[in-house]
Amino acid sequence: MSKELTSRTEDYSQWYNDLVIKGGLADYSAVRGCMVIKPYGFALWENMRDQLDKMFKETGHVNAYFPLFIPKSFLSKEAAHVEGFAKECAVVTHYRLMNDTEGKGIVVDPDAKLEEELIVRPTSETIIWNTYKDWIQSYRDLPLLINQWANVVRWEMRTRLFLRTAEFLWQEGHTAHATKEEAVEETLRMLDVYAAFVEEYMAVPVIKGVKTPNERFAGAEDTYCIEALMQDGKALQAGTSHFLGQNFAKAFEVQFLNKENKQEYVWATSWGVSTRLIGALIMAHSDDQGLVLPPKIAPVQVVIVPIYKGEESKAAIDAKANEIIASLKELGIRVKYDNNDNSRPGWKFAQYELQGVPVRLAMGLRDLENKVVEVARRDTKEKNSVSLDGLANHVENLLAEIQQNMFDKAAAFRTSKTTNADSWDEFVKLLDEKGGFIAAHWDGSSETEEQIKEKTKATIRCIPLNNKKEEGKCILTGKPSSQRVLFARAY
RNA sequence: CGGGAUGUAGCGUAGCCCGGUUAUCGCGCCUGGUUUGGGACCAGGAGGUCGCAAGUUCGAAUCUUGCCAUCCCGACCA
Repeated sequence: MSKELTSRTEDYSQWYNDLVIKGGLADYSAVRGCMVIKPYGFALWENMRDQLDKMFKETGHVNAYFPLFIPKSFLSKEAAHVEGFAKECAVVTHYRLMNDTEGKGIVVDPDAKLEEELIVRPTSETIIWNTYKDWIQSYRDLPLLINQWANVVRWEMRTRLFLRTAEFLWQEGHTAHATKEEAVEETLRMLDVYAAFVEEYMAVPVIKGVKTPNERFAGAEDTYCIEALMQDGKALQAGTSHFLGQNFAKAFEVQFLNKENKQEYVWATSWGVSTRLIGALIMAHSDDQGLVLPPKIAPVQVVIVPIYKGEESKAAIDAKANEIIASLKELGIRVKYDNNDNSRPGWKFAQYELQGVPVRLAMGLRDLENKVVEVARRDTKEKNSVSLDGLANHVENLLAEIQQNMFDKAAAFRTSKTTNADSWDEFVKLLDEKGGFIAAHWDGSSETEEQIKEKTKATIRCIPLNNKKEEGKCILTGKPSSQRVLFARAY
Protein backbone atom coordinates (compact mmCIF):
# COMPACT_ATOMS: atom_id res chain seq x y z
CA MET A 1 0.00 0.00 0.00
CA SER A 2 1.24 3.45 -0.85
CA LYS A 3 1.81 5.65 2.14
CA GLU A 4 1.39 8.85 0.25
CA LEU A 5 -1.87 10.70 0.17
CA THR A 6 -2.50 13.36 -2.40
CA SER A 7 -2.71 16.71 -0.64
CA ARG A 8 -5.80 18.87 -0.79
CA THR A 9 -4.08 21.73 -2.53
CA GLU A 10 -2.51 19.44 -5.10
CA ASP A 11 -5.72 17.76 -6.21
CA TYR A 12 -8.79 17.95 -4.02
CA SER A 13 -10.70 15.23 -5.89
CA GLN A 14 -7.79 12.84 -5.74
CA TRP A 15 -7.29 13.62 -2.06
CA TYR A 16 -10.90 12.65 -1.44
CA ASN A 17 -10.54 9.41 -3.40
CA ASP A 18 -7.32 8.56 -1.60
CA LEU A 19 -8.96 9.01 1.77
CA VAL A 20 -11.90 6.81 0.90
CA ILE A 21 -9.76 4.04 -0.58
CA LYS A 22 -6.69 4.15 1.62
CA GLY A 23 -8.69 4.91 4.74
CA GLY A 24 -10.46 1.62 4.15
CA LEU A 25 -13.95 3.06 3.85
CA ALA A 26 -14.84 1.74 0.40
CA ASP A 27 -13.54 0.26 -2.80
CA TYR A 28 -14.50 0.41 -6.41
CA SER A 29 -16.44 -2.65 -7.48
CA ALA A 30 -16.68 -4.72 -10.60
CA VAL A 31 -20.03 -3.07 -11.31
CA ARG A 32 -20.06 0.25 -13.06
CA GLY A 33 -20.95 3.09 -10.75
CA CYS A 34 -21.30 0.88 -7.70
CA MET A 35 -18.97 0.68 -4.75
CA VAL A 36 -18.16 -1.81 -2.06
CA ILE A 37 -18.54 -0.32 1.39
CA LYS A 38 -15.80 -1.91 3.46
CA PRO A 39 -16.14 -2.83 7.13
CA TYR A 40 -14.65 0.40 8.46
CA GLY A 41 -16.86 2.51 6.23
CA PHE A 42 -19.88 0.43 7.06
CA ALA A 43 -19.18 0.74 10.78
CA LEU A 44 -19.32 4.49 10.28
CA TRP A 45 -22.63 4.18 8.48
CA GLU A 46 -23.97 1.89 11.19
CA ASN A 47 -23.19 4.47 13.84
CA MET A 48 -24.90 7.17 11.83
CA ARG A 49 -27.83 4.92 11.03
CA ASP A 50 -28.30 3.80 14.63
CA GLN A 51 -28.39 7.35 15.92
CA LEU A 52 -30.75 8.55 13.22
CA ASP A 53 -32.98 5.55 13.77
CA LYS A 54 -33.17 6.39 17.44
CA MET A 55 -34.10 9.97 16.64
CA PHE A 56 -36.77 8.86 14.18
CA LYS A 57 -38.30 6.61 16.80
CA GLU A 58 -38.16 9.35 19.40
CA THR A 59 -40.27 11.46 17.05
CA GLY A 60 -42.88 8.73 16.71
CA HIS A 61 -41.82 6.90 13.58
CA VAL A 62 -41.67 3.17 12.97
CA ASN A 63 -39.72 1.19 10.41
CA ALA A 64 -41.14 -0.92 7.62
CA TYR A 65 -39.89 -2.30 4.35
CA PHE A 66 -41.29 -1.92 0.85
CA PRO A 67 -40.26 -3.71 -2.34
CA LEU A 68 -37.17 -2.98 -4.35
CA PHE A 69 -39.20 -3.21 -7.56
CA ILE A 70 -41.83 -0.78 -8.67
CA PRO A 71 -44.26 -1.53 -11.50
CA LYS A 72 -43.60 0.88 -14.31
CA SER A 73 -47.18 2.10 -14.31
CA PHE A 74 -46.87 3.30 -10.71
CA LEU A 75 -44.06 5.63 -11.51
CA SER A 76 -46.03 7.41 -14.17
CA LYS A 77 -48.98 8.22 -11.93
CA GLU A 78 -47.47 11.42 -10.59
CA ALA A 79 -46.45 13.51 -13.59
CA ALA A 80 -43.69 15.62 -12.08
CA HIS A 81 -42.30 12.64 -10.24
CA VAL A 82 -41.87 10.44 -13.29
CA GLU A 83 -40.41 13.32 -15.23
CA GLY A 84 -37.79 13.86 -12.58
CA PHE A 85 -36.68 10.26 -12.33
CA ALA A 86 -37.34 8.72 -15.75
CA LYS A 87 -33.86 9.46 -17.06
CA GLU A 88 -32.05 7.52 -14.39
CA CYS A 89 -34.04 4.36 -13.82
CA ALA A 90 -32.80 0.78 -14.07
CA VAL A 91 -35.49 -1.39 -15.58
CA VAL A 92 -36.12 -5.10 -15.18
CA THR A 93 -37.56 -6.53 -18.38
CA HIS A 94 -37.03 -10.30 -18.04
CA TYR A 95 -37.10 -12.89 -15.31
CA ARG A 96 -35.09 -15.80 -16.69
CA LEU A 97 -31.79 -16.69 -18.31
CA MET A 98 -31.02 -19.62 -20.59
CA ASN A 99 -28.10 -21.28 -22.32
CA ASP A 100 -27.50 -19.74 -25.68
CA THR A 101 -28.56 -22.11 -28.46
CA GLU A 102 -25.39 -21.21 -30.34
CA GLY A 103 -23.28 -22.05 -27.32
CA LYS A 104 -22.30 -18.48 -26.53
CA GLY A 105 -22.89 -18.87 -22.82
CA ILE A 106 -25.86 -17.59 -20.91
CA VAL A 107 -28.36 -15.19 -22.41
CA VAL A 108 -31.66 -13.58 -21.51
CA ASP A 109 -34.54 -15.88 -22.34
CA PRO A 110 -36.65 -13.92 -24.82
CA ASP A 111 -39.70 -15.92 -23.78
CA ALA A 112 -39.37 -14.68 -20.22
CA LYS A 113 -40.33 -11.12 -20.91
CA LEU A 114 -42.23 -9.43 -18.09
CA GLU A 115 -45.69 -8.31 -18.99
CA GLU A 116 -45.15 -5.15 -17.01
CA GLU A 117 -41.59 -3.99 -16.62
CA LEU A 118 -40.30 -3.30 -13.15
CA ILE A 119 -38.32 -0.25 -12.11
CA VAL A 120 -35.60 -0.65 -9.54
CA ARG A 121 -36.67 2.00 -7.03
CA PRO A 122 -34.95 5.35 -7.36
CA THR A 123 -37.14 6.34 -4.38
CA SER A 124 -40.25 4.71 -3.01
CA GLU A 125 -43.06 7.26 -3.00
CA THR A 126 -45.09 5.45 -5.62
CA ILE A 127 -44.98 1.94 -4.22
CA ILE A 128 -45.58 3.29 -0.75
CA TRP A 129 -48.53 5.48 -1.66
CA ASN A 130 -50.03 2.64 -3.59
CA THR A 131 -49.82 0.67 -0.35
CA TYR A 132 -51.01 3.49 1.91
CA LYS A 133 -54.19 3.61 -0.13
CA ASP A 134 -55.19 0.34 1.49
CA TRP A 135 -54.02 1.30 4.94
CA ILE A 136 -55.82 4.59 5.25
CA GLN A 137 -59.61 4.76 5.59
CA SER A 138 -60.31 7.21 8.36
CA TYR A 139 -58.79 10.12 10.19
CA ARG A 140 -58.22 7.57 12.95
CA ASP A 141 -55.57 5.90 10.76
CA LEU A 142 -53.61 9.13 10.66
CA PRO A 143 -50.97 10.21 11.00
CA LEU A 144 -49.03 7.37 9.46
CA LEU A 145 -45.37 7.80 10.32
CA ILE A 146 -43.17 5.27 8.58
CA ASN A 147 -39.52 5.09 7.71
CA GLN A 148 -37.57 2.55 5.73
CA TRP A 149 -33.87 1.80 5.53
CA ALA A 150 -33.11 0.67 2.02
CA ASN A 151 -30.94 0.77 -1.02
CA VAL A 152 -32.00 2.69 -4.11
CA VAL A 153 -30.67 2.90 -7.64
CA ARG A 154 -30.24 5.99 -9.75
CA TRP A 155 -28.39 5.43 -12.99
CA GLU A 156 -26.00 8.33 -12.79
CA MET A 157 -23.81 9.40 -15.69
CA ARG A 158 -20.89 10.13 -13.51
CA THR A 159 -20.24 8.67 -10.11
CA ARG A 160 -18.09 9.47 -7.13
CA LEU A 161 -17.51 7.31 -4.09
CA PHE A 162 -20.20 8.00 -1.49
CA LEU A 163 -21.20 11.30 -3.07
CA ARG A 164 -22.91 9.83 -6.09
CA THR A 165 -23.08 6.14 -6.87
CA ALA A 166 -25.57 4.20 -8.96
CA GLU A 167 -26.70 2.30 -5.90
CA PHE A 168 -26.69 3.86 -2.48
CA LEU A 169 -28.01 3.24 0.99
CA TRP A 170 -30.40 5.64 2.65
CA GLN A 171 -33.47 6.00 4.73
CA GLU A 172 -36.68 7.40 3.41
CA GLY A 173 -39.48 8.54 5.67
CA HIS A 174 -42.97 8.63 4.26
CA THR A 175 -45.75 10.11 6.33
CA ALA A 176 -49.45 10.74 5.82
CA HIS A 177 -51.43 13.41 7.67
CA ALA A 178 -54.97 14.66 7.97
CA THR A 179 -54.12 18.31 7.57
CA LYS A 180 -51.75 20.45 5.62
CA GLU A 181 -50.54 22.15 8.78
CA GLU A 182 -49.61 18.86 10.34
CA ALA A 183 -47.74 17.71 7.24
CA VAL A 184 -45.79 20.94 7.01
CA GLU A 185 -45.00 20.64 10.69
CA GLU A 186 -43.71 17.10 10.12
CA THR A 187 -41.58 18.22 7.19
CA LEU A 188 -39.91 20.84 9.33
CA ARG A 189 -39.62 18.56 12.33
CA MET A 190 -37.60 16.06 10.31
CA LEU A 191 -35.49 18.81 8.85
CA ASP A 192 -34.67 19.76 12.42
CA VAL A 193 -33.84 16.15 13.25
CA TYR A 194 -31.42 16.05 10.32
CA ALA A 195 -29.83 19.34 11.25
CA ALA A 196 -29.45 18.25 14.86
CA PHE A 197 -27.92 14.95 13.83
CA VAL A 198 -25.47 16.40 11.35
CA GLU A 199 -24.39 19.18 13.67
CA GLU A 200 -24.27 17.30 16.96
CA TYR A 201 -23.02 13.94 15.79
CA MET A 202 -21.14 14.65 12.59
CA ALA A 203 -19.92 18.03 13.80
CA VAL A 204 -20.82 19.54 10.45
CA PRO A 205 -22.66 22.87 10.63
CA VAL A 206 -25.59 23.14 8.26
CA ILE A 207 -27.91 25.78 6.95
CA LYS A 208 -31.57 24.92 6.96
CA GLY A 209 -33.46 26.30 4.07
CA VAL A 210 -36.05 25.83 1.39
CA LYS A 211 -35.24 25.00 -2.20
CA THR A 212 -36.30 27.12 -5.14
CA PRO A 213 -38.82 25.51 -7.54
CA ASN A 214 -35.96 24.56 -9.89
CA GLU A 215 -34.24 22.51 -7.23
CA ARG A 216 -37.38 21.02 -5.77
CA PHE A 217 -37.92 17.26 -5.46
CA ALA A 218 -39.94 15.83 -8.33
CA GLY A 219 -43.48 15.73 -7.02
CA ALA A 220 -43.06 17.98 -3.99
CA GLU A 221 -44.79 21.24 -3.12
CA ASP A 222 -41.82 22.36 -1.10
CA THR A 223 -38.38 20.88 -0.59
CA TYR A 224 -36.46 21.80 2.53
CA CYS A 225 -32.81 20.99 2.88
CA ILE A 226 -29.74 21.19 5.00
CA GLU A 227 -26.72 22.50 3.18
CA ALA A 228 -23.16 21.99 4.33
CA LEU A 229 -19.95 23.58 3.12
CA MET A 230 -16.95 21.49 2.16
CA GLN A 231 -13.31 22.51 2.55
CA ASP A 232 -12.91 23.25 -1.13
CA GLY A 233 -15.66 25.84 -0.89
CA LYS A 234 -18.32 23.77 -2.59
CA ALA A 235 -21.69 23.15 -1.01
CA LEU A 236 -23.19 19.75 -0.40
CA GLN A 237 -26.83 18.98 0.17
CA ALA A 238 -26.74 16.77 3.23
CA GLY A 239 -30.41 15.97 3.62
CA THR A 240 -33.83 16.82 2.29
CA SER A 241 -37.34 16.91 3.67
CA HIS A 242 -40.30 17.33 1.36
CA PHE A 243 -43.79 18.62 1.85
CA LEU A 244 -45.61 16.66 -0.84
CA GLY A 245 -49.00 18.34 -0.47
CA GLN A 246 -51.73 16.10 -1.81
CA ASN A 247 -49.89 15.25 -5.02
CA PHE A 248 -49.30 11.61 -4.26
CA ALA A 249 -52.60 11.20 -2.46
CA LYS A 250 -54.37 12.36 -5.59
CA ALA A 251 -52.21 10.28 -7.90
CA PHE A 252 -52.87 7.15 -5.85
CA GLU A 253 -56.37 7.95 -4.65
CA VAL A 254 -55.54 8.00 -0.98
CA GLN A 255 -58.52 9.47 0.83
CA PHE A 256 -59.72 9.34 4.38
CA LEU A 257 -63.04 10.01 6.03
CA ASN A 258 -62.78 13.01 8.32
CA LYS A 259 -64.69 13.66 11.50
CA GLU A 260 -67.48 15.27 9.48
CA ASN A 261 -67.79 12.05 7.46
CA LYS A 262 -66.37 13.65 4.36
CA GLN A 263 -63.71 12.17 2.05
CA GLU A 264 -60.46 14.11 1.95
CA TYR A 265 -57.11 13.52 0.33
CA VAL A 266 -54.32 13.01 2.82
CA TRP A 267 -51.30 15.27 3.11
CA ALA A 268 -47.88 13.78 2.70
CA THR A 269 -44.21 14.23 3.48
CA SER A 270 -41.06 12.37 2.63
CA TRP A 271 -37.52 12.88 3.85
CA GLY A 272 -34.18 11.21 3.41
CA VAL A 273 -30.49 11.13 4.08
CA SER A 274 -28.03 8.77 2.47
CA THR A 275 -24.53 7.36 2.59
CA ARG A 276 -23.65 10.64 0.95
CA LEU A 277 -23.37 11.94 4.48
CA ILE A 278 -20.13 9.98 4.71
CA GLY A 279 -18.78 12.05 1.85
CA ALA A 280 -19.82 15.20 3.66
CA LEU A 281 -18.08 14.04 6.79
CA ILE A 282 -14.83 13.36 4.96
CA MET A 283 -14.77 16.61 3.06
CA ALA A 284 -15.76 18.75 6.01
CA HIS A 285 -13.11 17.62 8.47
CA SER A 286 -10.29 15.57 7.08
CA ASP A 287 -6.77 16.77 6.40
CA ASP A 288 -3.67 15.83 4.43
CA GLN A 289 -2.77 13.10 6.90
CA GLY A 290 -6.08 11.33 6.45
CA LEU A 291 -9.55 11.12 7.87
CA VAL A 292 -10.58 13.11 10.91
CA LEU A 293 -13.68 11.54 12.41
CA PRO A 294 -15.91 13.09 15.05
CA PRO A 295 -15.84 11.02 18.25
CA LYS A 296 -19.59 10.53 18.38
CA ILE A 297 -19.69 8.43 15.24
CA ALA A 298 -16.10 7.21 14.90
CA PRO A 299 -16.06 3.40 14.76
CA VAL A 300 -13.06 3.46 17.07
CA GLN A 301 -12.89 6.39 19.47
CA VAL A 302 -9.67 5.50 21.22
CA VAL A 303 -6.84 3.31 20.06
CA ILE A 304 -4.15 2.13 22.43
CA VAL A 305 -0.72 1.40 21.00
CA PRO A 306 1.76 -0.39 23.26
CA ILE A 307 5.46 0.26 22.88
CA TYR A 308 7.56 -2.55 24.23
CA LYS A 309 10.88 -4.26 24.11
CA GLY A 310 10.63 -7.98 24.49
CA GLU A 311 7.94 -10.27 25.85
CA GLU A 312 8.37 -9.24 29.44
CA SER A 313 7.65 -5.56 28.94
CA LYS A 314 4.85 -6.48 26.56
CA ALA A 315 3.16 -8.48 29.31
CA ALA A 316 3.48 -5.61 31.76
CA ILE A 317 2.06 -3.12 29.29
CA ASP A 318 -0.73 -5.49 28.24
CA ALA A 319 -1.79 -5.77 31.87
CA LYS A 320 -1.94 -2.01 32.36
CA ALA A 321 -3.62 -1.53 29.01
CA ASN A 322 -6.33 -3.97 29.96
CA GLU A 323 -7.07 -1.92 33.06
CA ILE A 324 -7.34 1.21 30.95
CA ILE A 325 -9.57 -0.54 28.43
CA ALA A 326 -11.90 -1.72 31.18
CA SER A 327 -12.18 1.78 32.63
CA LEU A 328 -12.87 3.29 29.20
CA LYS A 329 -15.45 0.69 28.33
CA GLU A 330 -17.19 1.40 31.60
CA LEU A 331 -17.77 4.93 30.30
CA GLY A 332 -19.13 3.51 27.04
CA ILE A 333 -16.08 4.48 25.02
CA ARG A 334 -15.30 2.44 21.92
CA VAL A 335 -11.70 1.41 22.38
CA LYS A 336 -9.32 -0.74 20.38
CA TYR A 337 -6.12 -2.20 21.71
CA ASP A 338 -3.61 -2.78 18.96
CA ASN A 339 -0.91 -4.99 20.37
CA ASN A 340 -0.46 -6.73 17.07
CA ASP A 341 3.21 -7.60 16.90
CA ASN A 342 3.36 -7.52 13.14
CA SER A 343 3.64 -3.78 12.78
CA ARG A 344 5.63 -1.28 14.69
CA PRO A 345 4.33 1.69 16.64
CA GLY A 346 5.28 4.27 14.02
CA TRP A 347 3.36 2.42 11.37
CA LYS A 348 0.36 2.15 13.66
CA PHE A 349 0.43 5.86 14.46
CA ALA A 350 0.31 6.72 10.78
CA GLN A 351 -2.36 4.13 10.09
CA TYR A 352 -4.74 5.35 12.81
CA GLU A 353 -4.18 8.92 11.74
CA LEU A 354 -5.14 7.90 8.22
CA GLN A 355 -8.26 6.27 9.59
CA GLY A 356 -9.17 9.27 11.69
CA VAL A 357 -9.30 7.68 15.14
CA PRO A 358 -9.95 10.67 17.44
CA VAL A 359 -7.67 9.73 20.34
CA ARG A 360 -4.56 7.62 20.48
CA LEU A 361 -2.96 6.42 23.68
CA ALA A 362 0.65 5.28 23.47
CA MET A 363 2.20 3.52 26.40
CA GLY A 364 5.70 2.20 26.91
CA LEU A 365 7.79 1.12 29.88
CA ARG A 366 8.88 4.70 30.52
CA ASP A 367 5.25 5.73 30.84
CA LEU A 368 4.50 2.78 33.03
CA GLU A 369 7.24 3.83 35.43
CA ASN A 370 5.98 7.38 35.54
CA LYS A 371 2.37 6.25 35.77
CA VAL A 372 1.42 8.22 32.67
CA VAL A 373 0.32 7.59 29.12
CA GLU A 374 0.85 9.63 25.98
CA VAL A 375 -2.44 11.02 24.76
CA ALA A 376 -2.60 12.25 21.16
CA ARG A 377 -5.65 13.87 19.63
CA ARG A 378 -6.30 13.55 15.92
CA ASP A 379 -7.98 16.88 15.28
CA THR A 380 -5.15 19.13 16.47
CA LYS A 381 -2.37 16.49 16.58
CA GLU A 382 -1.45 17.64 20.09
CA LYS A 383 0.31 15.16 22.31
CA ASN A 384 0.42 15.20 26.09
CA SER A 385 1.53 12.99 28.91
CA VAL A 386 -1.44 12.29 31.12
CA SER A 387 -1.51 10.64 34.52
CA LEU A 388 -3.06 7.20 34.73
CA ASP A 389 -5.10 8.53 37.65
CA GLY A 390 -8.44 9.58 36.26
CA LEU A 391 -7.34 8.78 32.72
CA ALA A 392 -10.73 7.48 31.64
CA ASN A 393 -12.45 10.69 32.66
CA HIS A 394 -9.75 12.71 30.99
CA VAL A 395 -10.30 10.80 27.76
CA GLU A 396 -14.05 11.15 28.01
CA ASN A 397 -13.70 14.91 28.36
CA LEU A 398 -11.18 15.01 25.57
CA LEU A 399 -13.55 13.21 23.21
CA ALA A 400 -16.23 15.77 23.99
CA GLU A 401 -13.72 18.57 23.45
CA ILE A 402 -12.66 17.13 20.10
CA GLN A 403 -16.27 16.83 19.02
CA GLN A 404 -16.86 20.48 19.93
CA ASN A 405 -13.62 21.67 18.42
CA MET A 406 -14.37 19.98 15.12
CA PHE A 407 -17.75 21.65 14.95
CA ASP A 408 -16.34 25.04 15.91
CA LYS A 409 -13.60 24.78 13.35
CA ALA A 410 -16.02 23.83 10.59
CA ALA A 411 -18.41 26.58 11.66
CA ALA A 412 -15.64 29.19 11.64
CA PHE A 413 -14.61 28.01 8.20
CA ARG A 414 -18.16 28.35 6.94
CA THR A 415 -18.50 31.81 8.41
CA SER A 416 -15.28 32.87 6.74
CA LYS A 417 -16.56 31.47 3.46
CA THR A 418 -19.97 33.09 3.54
CA THR A 419 -19.96 36.42 1.79
CA ASN A 420 -22.45 38.99 0.60
CA ALA A 421 -22.30 40.00 -3.04
CA ASP A 422 -24.07 43.12 -4.28
CA SER A 423 -23.08 43.24 -7.89
CA TRP A 424 -22.64 40.77 -10.70
CA ASP A 425 -18.91 41.40 -10.94
CA GLU A 426 -18.47 40.91 -7.25
CA PHE A 427 -20.53 37.73 -7.40
CA VAL A 428 -18.47 36.18 -10.19
CA LYS A 429 -15.22 37.23 -8.58
CA LEU A 430 -16.20 35.71 -5.25
CA LEU A 431 -17.23 32.47 -6.89
CA ASP A 432 -13.97 32.10 -8.73
CA GLU A 433 -11.57 33.35 -6.14
CA LYS A 434 -13.12 32.50 -2.81
CA GLY A 435 -15.91 30.00 -3.23
CA GLY A 436 -18.22 29.18 -0.37
CA PHE A 437 -21.71 30.50 0.15
CA ILE A 438 -22.56 33.77 -1.45
CA ALA A 439 -25.57 35.63 -0.16
CA ALA A 440 -27.05 37.72 -2.91
CA HIS A 441 -30.31 39.19 -4.09
CA TRP A 442 -32.31 37.31 -6.68
CA ASP A 443 -35.45 38.41 -8.43
CA GLY A 444 -37.27 35.17 -7.68
CA SER A 445 -37.65 33.90 -11.23
CA SER A 446 -36.61 30.49 -12.49
CA GLU A 447 -35.26 32.06 -15.67
CA THR A 448 -32.82 34.21 -13.75
CA GLU A 449 -31.73 31.29 -11.61
CA GLU A 450 -31.18 29.24 -14.75
CA GLN A 451 -29.13 31.97 -16.37
CA ILE A 452 -26.94 32.40 -13.34
CA LYS A 453 -26.34 28.67 -13.32
CA GLU A 454 -25.40 28.66 -16.97
CA LYS A 455 -23.02 31.55 -16.61
CA THR A 456 -21.33 30.55 -13.38
CA LYS A 457 -22.25 26.93 -12.52
CA ALA A 458 -23.49 28.27 -9.21
CA THR A 459 -26.96 27.31 -8.03
CA ILE A 460 -29.22 28.63 -5.35
CA ARG A 461 -28.55 26.19 -2.55
CA CYS A 462 -31.46 27.43 -0.51
CA ILE A 463 -33.41 30.28 0.89
CA PRO A 464 -32.48 30.04 4.55
CA LEU A 465 -35.31 29.56 7.00
CA ASN A 466 -36.06 32.65 9.06
CA ASN A 467 -34.16 34.60 6.46
CA LYS A 468 -33.71 38.27 7.20
CA LYS A 469 -35.87 40.43 4.94
CA GLU A 470 -33.87 43.05 3.16
CA GLU A 471 -34.72 45.20 0.16
CA GLY A 472 -32.26 44.90 -2.68
CA LYS A 473 -31.76 44.38 -6.37
CA CYS A 474 -31.19 41.12 -8.19
CA ILE A 475 -27.49 40.73 -9.01
CA LEU A 476 -28.27 39.63 -12.55
CA THR A 477 -31.38 41.52 -13.62
CA GLY A 478 -31.48 44.41 -11.16
CA LYS A 479 -35.11 43.70 -10.45
CA PRO A 480 -36.32 44.25 -6.88
CA SER A 481 -35.76 41.52 -4.31
CA SER A 482 -36.90 41.21 -0.72
CA GLN A 483 -34.17 38.94 0.62
CA ARG A 484 -30.77 37.43 -0.05
CA VAL A 485 -30.54 33.78 -1.07
CA LEU A 486 -27.52 31.49 -0.78
CA PHE A 487 -25.61 30.66 -3.92
CA ALA A 488 -22.74 28.22 -4.26
CA ARG A 489 -21.16 25.76 -6.58
CA ALA A 490 -22.26 22.40 -5.34
CA TYR A 491 -21.61 18.68 -5.38
C1' C B 1 -23.61 10.52 -23.50
C1' G B 2 -19.32 13.97 -25.51
C1' G B 3 -13.84 15.34 -24.58
C1' G B 4 -9.15 13.74 -22.23
C1' A B 5 -6.19 10.02 -19.77
C1' U B 6 -5.06 5.25 -17.92
C1' G B 7 -5.10 -0.25 -17.70
C1' U B 8 1.75 -4.78 -16.65
C1' A B 9 1.67 -9.33 -9.21
C1' G B 10 -2.45 -6.82 -3.60
C1' C B 11 -0.54 -1.39 -4.54
C1' G B 12 2.71 1.96 -7.27
C1' U B 13 5.59 1.40 -11.61
C1' A B 14 9.90 0.32 -15.92
C1' G B 15 9.66 -1.72 -20.66
C1' C B 16 5.78 0.01 -25.64
C1' C B 17 7.76 5.00 -29.93
C1' C B 18 11.90 1.26 -32.85
C1' G B 19 8.26 -6.55 -31.97
C1' G B 20 13.13 -10.92 -30.39
C1' U B 21 16.53 -14.54 -23.95
C1' U B 22 13.54 -16.31 -18.10
C1' A B 23 8.89 -8.96 -18.12
C1' U B 24 11.95 -4.23 -14.39
C1' C B 25 12.12 -1.98 -9.76
C1' G B 26 9.96 -0.42 -5.01
C1' C B 27 6.18 -1.27 -1.31
C1' G B 28 3.24 -5.09 0.53
C1' C B 29 2.92 -10.69 1.29
C1' C B 30 5.33 -15.71 3.26
C1' U B 31 9.59 -18.15 6.36
C1' G B 32 13.53 -17.42 9.95
C1' G B 33 16.07 -14.02 12.95
C1' U B 34 17.17 -9.25 15.10
C1' U B 35 13.87 -5.31 16.48
C1' U B 36 9.79 -1.94 18.53
C1' G B 37 8.97 6.09 21.86
C1' G B 38 6.69 8.42 14.40
C1' G B 39 5.65 4.47 8.38
C1' A B 40 12.42 -1.07 11.13
C1' C B 41 16.60 -4.21 9.35
C1' C B 42 19.09 -8.75 7.47
C1' A B 43 18.67 -13.37 4.85
C1' G B 44 15.73 -16.52 2.02
C1' G B 45 11.03 -17.16 -0.74
C1' A B 46 6.13 -17.02 -3.20
C1' G B 47 3.25 -14.32 -6.46
C1' G B 48 1.97 -12.43 -13.72
C1' U B 49 -3.57 -15.59 -18.93
C1' C B 50 0.99 -7.76 -19.44
C1' G B 51 -7.67 -5.30 -19.01
C1' C B 52 -10.53 -8.77 -22.72
C1' A B 53 -11.07 -10.59 -27.81
C1' A B 54 -9.70 -10.90 -32.66
C1' G B 55 -5.92 -9.73 -36.32
C1' U B 56 -0.72 -8.86 -38.53
C1' U B 57 3.91 -11.76 -37.77
C1' C B 58 8.42 -17.19 -37.59
C1' G B 59 7.63 -14.43 -32.96
C1' A B 60 3.18 -9.46 -29.66
C1' A B 61 3.27 -6.35 -23.08
C1' U B 62 5.14 -3.76 -27.60
C1' C B 63 1.86 -2.98 -34.08
C1' U B 64 -3.77 -2.89 -35.90
C1' U B 65 -9.06 -3.21 -34.92
C1' G B 66 -13.04 -3.91 -31.70
C1' C B 67 -14.75 -4.28 -26.82
C1' C B 68 -14.57 -3.61 -21.41
C1' A B 69 -13.30 -1.03 -16.98
C1' U B 70 -11.66 3.06 -14.10
C1' C B 71 -10.23 8.16 -13.26
C1' C B 72 -10.47 13.45 -14.68
C1' C B 73 -13.33 17.48 -17.28
C1' G B 74 -18.44 18.69 -19.18
C1' A B 75 -24.12 17.90 -19.67
C1' C B 76 -27.69 15.21 -15.53
C1' C B 77 -28.37 14.36 -10.34
C1' A B 78 -29.06 12.95 -3.39
